Amino acid sequence: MPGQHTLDETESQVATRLAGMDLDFEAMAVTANLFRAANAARNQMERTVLAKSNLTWTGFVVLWVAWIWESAETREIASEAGVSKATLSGVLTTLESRGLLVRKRGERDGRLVTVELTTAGKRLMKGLFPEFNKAERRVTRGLDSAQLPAIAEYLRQITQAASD
Amino acid sequence: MPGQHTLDETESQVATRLAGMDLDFEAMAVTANLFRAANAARNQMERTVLAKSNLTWTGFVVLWVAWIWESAETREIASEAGVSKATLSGVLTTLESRGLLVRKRGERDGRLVTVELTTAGKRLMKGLFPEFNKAERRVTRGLDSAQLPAIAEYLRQITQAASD
DNA sequence: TCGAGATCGTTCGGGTCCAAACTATCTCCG
DNA sequence: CGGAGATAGTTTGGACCCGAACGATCTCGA
Repeated sequence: MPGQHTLDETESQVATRLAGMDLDFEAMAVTANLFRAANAARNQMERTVLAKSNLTWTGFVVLWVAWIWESAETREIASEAGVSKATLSGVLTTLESRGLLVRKRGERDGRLVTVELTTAGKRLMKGLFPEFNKAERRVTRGLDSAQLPAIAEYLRQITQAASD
Repeated sequence: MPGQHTLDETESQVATRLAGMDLDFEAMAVTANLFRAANAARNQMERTVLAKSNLTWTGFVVLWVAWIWESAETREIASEAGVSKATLSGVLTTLESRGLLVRKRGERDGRLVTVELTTAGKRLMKGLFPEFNKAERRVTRGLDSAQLPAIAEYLRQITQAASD
């Protein structure tokens, strides 16, 4: 759902408006399109896959991390999901109240909390993830599939550079 | 600030955990790393550039769109910024109360609202954007600069595929 | 052993974020 | 004309989002 300006028009307006300034326009184009792509993909997947299960994006990611790792500590979930521990705390409360996961206080270290999916949570992920993957396939369908691993690698480099 | 698992460990755990399922793992790697990269870059730029001006990410993007287009209609800002009109309405109220922009009711069409930066808003953007661009350069520093335009193009394709 | 400092998850306050409902305005057809 | 329907921005309610402050727990050196 494009606005009333096309992407090309926007980028050309940017170039005109900022002409003469000492800027890295190529870096700008990469980051601008990075955020546009992530946003568009997220909105698309929220609407087509997550909405029918009444899950938010973050809720889904949290469930996904706990599912993949069988059982995960909260600080790790926060890191993987890309949210602060404060945010995660609230999201966990929401998901726990819906019976999708449980918190368990660490036995050896009383400060830690680990998260485990309930049976309902596992069933939900098992049914939902293949659909989610279809949506992942859909948003990457414009790309040459031979290039996919290289593109993933470029994105890892960005994550790396932004993480210190 | 990586979690306690490295990115490699995570991807290998994913592969093990989901082995045997009929999934597109390459599409998965691209989207997963897309969100990781966007998130890491956003957090980095919020902390290093935006925080000192007490601006949120969305607030900055909204100011940026209005700045680039001199004056913009709200539905267009919402589309460019990737937020709903409901969200934009609140963000505009925040920025307006801080004296960075003004709303103007459309003269020909009384339903429309256009947004213009105040002098203070323009001054802020003029000072902030070069710094923002430095951060953009920073998060792309791990990439071969000859590849930058191609990478921007890949990301445009994802946006395209996710937009209908 | 015992307390200073580190680390963990939660709480708090204020700002996004969205869908749905709402008000105001415009369009256009009968 | 006049009103039915389309369109624009705002409000509402509930969830996310973060930094900072907090209480609980652990560690480790004197």
